[in-house]
Amino acid sequence: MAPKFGKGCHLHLIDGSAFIFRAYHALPPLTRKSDGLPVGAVSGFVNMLQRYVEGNNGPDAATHVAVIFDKGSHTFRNELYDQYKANREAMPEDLRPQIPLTRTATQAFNIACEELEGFEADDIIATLAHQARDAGGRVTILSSDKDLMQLVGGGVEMLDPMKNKRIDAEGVVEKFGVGPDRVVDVQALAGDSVDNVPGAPGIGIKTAALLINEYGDLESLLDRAEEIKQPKRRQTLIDHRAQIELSKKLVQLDCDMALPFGLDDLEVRDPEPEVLMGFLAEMEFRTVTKRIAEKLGIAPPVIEDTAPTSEAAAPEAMPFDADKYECVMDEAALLVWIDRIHDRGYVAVDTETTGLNEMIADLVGISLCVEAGHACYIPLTHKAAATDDLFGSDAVAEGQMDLDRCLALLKPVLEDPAILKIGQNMKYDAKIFARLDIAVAPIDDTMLMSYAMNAGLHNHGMDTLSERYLGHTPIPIKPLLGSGKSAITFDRVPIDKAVAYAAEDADITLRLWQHFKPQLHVKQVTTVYETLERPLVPVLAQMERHGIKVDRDTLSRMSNAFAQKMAGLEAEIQEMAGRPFNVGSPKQLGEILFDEMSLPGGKKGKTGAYATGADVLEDLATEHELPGKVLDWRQLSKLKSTYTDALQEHINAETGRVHTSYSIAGATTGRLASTDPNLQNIPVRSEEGRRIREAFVAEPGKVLVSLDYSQIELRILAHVAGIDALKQAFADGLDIHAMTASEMFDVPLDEMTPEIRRQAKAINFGVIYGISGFGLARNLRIPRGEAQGFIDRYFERFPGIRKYMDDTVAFAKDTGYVKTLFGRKINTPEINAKGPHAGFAKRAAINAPIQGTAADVIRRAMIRMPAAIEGMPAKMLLQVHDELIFEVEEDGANALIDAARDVMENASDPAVKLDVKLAVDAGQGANWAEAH
DNA sequence: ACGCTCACG
DNA sequence: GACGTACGTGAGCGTA
Repeated sequence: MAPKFGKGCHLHLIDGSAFIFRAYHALPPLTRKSDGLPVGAVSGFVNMLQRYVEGNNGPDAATHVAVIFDKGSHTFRNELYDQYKANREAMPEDLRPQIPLTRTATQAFNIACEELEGFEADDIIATLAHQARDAGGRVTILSSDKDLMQLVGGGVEMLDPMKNKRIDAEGVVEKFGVGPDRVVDVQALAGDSVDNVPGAPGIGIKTAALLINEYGDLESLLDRAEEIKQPKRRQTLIDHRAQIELSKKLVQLDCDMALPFGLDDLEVRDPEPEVLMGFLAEMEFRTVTKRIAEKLGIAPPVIEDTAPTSEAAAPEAMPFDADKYECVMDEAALLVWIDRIHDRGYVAVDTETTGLNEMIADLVGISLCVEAGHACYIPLTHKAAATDDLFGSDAVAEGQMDLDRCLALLKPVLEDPAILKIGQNMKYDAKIFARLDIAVAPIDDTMLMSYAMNAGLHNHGMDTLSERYLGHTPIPIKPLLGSGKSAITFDRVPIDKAVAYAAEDADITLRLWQHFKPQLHVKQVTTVYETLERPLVPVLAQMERHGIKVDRDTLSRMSNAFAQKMAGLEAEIQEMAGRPFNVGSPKQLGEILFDEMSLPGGKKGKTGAYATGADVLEDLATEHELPGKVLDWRQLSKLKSTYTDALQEHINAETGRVHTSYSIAGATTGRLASTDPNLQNIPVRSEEGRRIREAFVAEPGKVLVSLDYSQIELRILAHVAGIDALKQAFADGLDIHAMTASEMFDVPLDEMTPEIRRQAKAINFGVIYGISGFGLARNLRIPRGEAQGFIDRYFERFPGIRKYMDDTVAFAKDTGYVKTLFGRKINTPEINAKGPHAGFAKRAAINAPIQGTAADVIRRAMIRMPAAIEGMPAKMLLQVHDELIFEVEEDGANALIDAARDVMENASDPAVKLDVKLAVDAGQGANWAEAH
């Protein structure tokens, strides 16, 4: 039996959290080779412990030691002050899963590892320090945290492990200007921005120490505040007395906690070699394992090199085995899974629902996975199998957990800020859960990780990713659901089959995450993922759930009007053609025009059909009346079928609104894409089409507000290509197309004609698209030589543009990708191709950084918008590439415009300093036509 | 399933 | 010198 802690004993208290953060920030993001688990911080932590153990000898050696950790984010200090530590940044996602491993590491070293739910490490340290001091022993606190300095004195010292500097009472005076016993008084006055302790405004440590030294202690100072000579200081102390007293309570450590262990439990013990080696081998720390083995005089364990052999198409070590998936049918089984999730700190989640539209689909079951190969499916609302007929029954299948009970148990997990939820296209699952009053956070999304790394290489659906990166073809859904008329919904899928399919999705997602997470750093897109992809998910989910009100009657009336006009045109067209035919059939139309009517210019495409596009028909319109009528008919047909008819189908029965869905990883450049319905291509260019926007309305008492970036792509071009004349024109607020025309054609601005300006505008856009003589000629309907002349002249006037284009293409050829100003990578795999593809790839490479940078800018604005309009009676509804649409109470419209414009115009700050300022135009009205 | 056509930025 | 070309999307329709 060891002697009781007392005189001659020396207790070391290690501030575990400080160790972890120091380790995390000091080391590059290391991952375990076999499965990609992030372990950088664990590695650093182990090294620090090892160094500590090695150095623990001589006169200052410990007889007792413990590593103390924080546990739980809510402590008695939050009860005193809800803003305590409120401005602290969230823990980095790749650190989260490492926290439990640091506990294991401490235990592996056979060092006491202590934490108490709801208590900060500092309070445990304070209590132990006092106990040891009172027992007559020495104490050394290994930390540089100034909050612990109040404990120094009477045998208690601190040791900054990095600087290896001891801090005694004298050191504290150096730092705070007062002795350890008055440190809390100074802190109470000075406050602390890191922990969000308010203190007294305008008083820092220097002034606080001065005051405390003059008046003795905080209480005397506050009682005699009237005596202070400086008027401002006096008033501050009088006005903020309560706040100062509160601050003191926040910084004062609890030295008298009831602890479920004693000093004698903390005696220094040698590590058990097997346990320590086992842990180090499990972590696959080769170097430190070898070094410690040498110290212990034993043979190091063999650590298999299980690294994937090649980066792409590396099958994970563990094969996929559907038989290992568990079907969770009762509460006990679910609780086991919830425990596993808490132990891990992360979980892959997937939902199964009755459909693809997450505004309508109902939850059918949930899959979870915490470790490759080990996944479960929780069936919740599956229907019983058919007994008597083909259509199944409406009775629920037996053996399923109660839906509400399951959600009640999972909600705290899905909302736990300490547990990372991993998904493939999490926006979908988050929206399903949001409808069930569960706010899923924080999240990681494998689809978006792939997008950040692989945009331009392939799509980012689960099937593609699983095949490419796991070498595994997922179970197809088709055989389960069938297709066409006989298709069933997932709740009709037999539970055993559902388990194999659904659990596998979670398993795949987790493995993809393990594969991608360390790759983000390697590919240098962590910032893109963290600032432009991941934070957009909740913003879009919110917008989509809100939807925009669409007036059915307006659309219906328009549909009828279009139908009537179309019928009239159709009759005229067929009359002219001399026989009835399907006006909507390009094939039949081509035959009428070029074979039967023998009009000139009939050109057949690769499929052997005549081209009848708008440009062809426009040319023919000079020859005959019929093509013009077809153009009119086509316009109406488009408006009716794609808009006035189809939009009505998309009005949600429950909300009366239309809820689009934005794909974040669809367009290669970083742009969003809108589907089901596409609300990014609602007509505006033609007068007739624009009226469709009148059907997009605000609720009574509210207005729609539209804010759009003015010429954002040309501004970005001016910046990236460094064109001073363009920058100056934007700075002067000039008409940029007129200015280009003036520069190119030597026409003074006050003599500018619309025609010349139109040509310059076409050239400006052409430049953004990777201009070619042929393309410009076709667009402007001028001879190719003339168009080429324009382009030559343009490059003469703006040589920087040519250089930008050449440099961009050269960079793409060299690296295989191009980058936006914010670091987004767009892969250009075709750039070195020969043949006709080459031109396409070149122009795409020239365009991508410009279009992509604009896309990044508005993404940044959108991500910041919720906080900027917080408290306003306003909602962000839609994004149309360079435009954001809001719905806001009439009285709040102007304030909203001010706030939103500010966010949009400054969206590039502080990451990128643009040479050209961004300008935003705004409008408001009862409907979208008025607001735009 | 695919190409044509056309709506948007 | 010819090749075929403006960049990025999604939806509806006809045709295979």
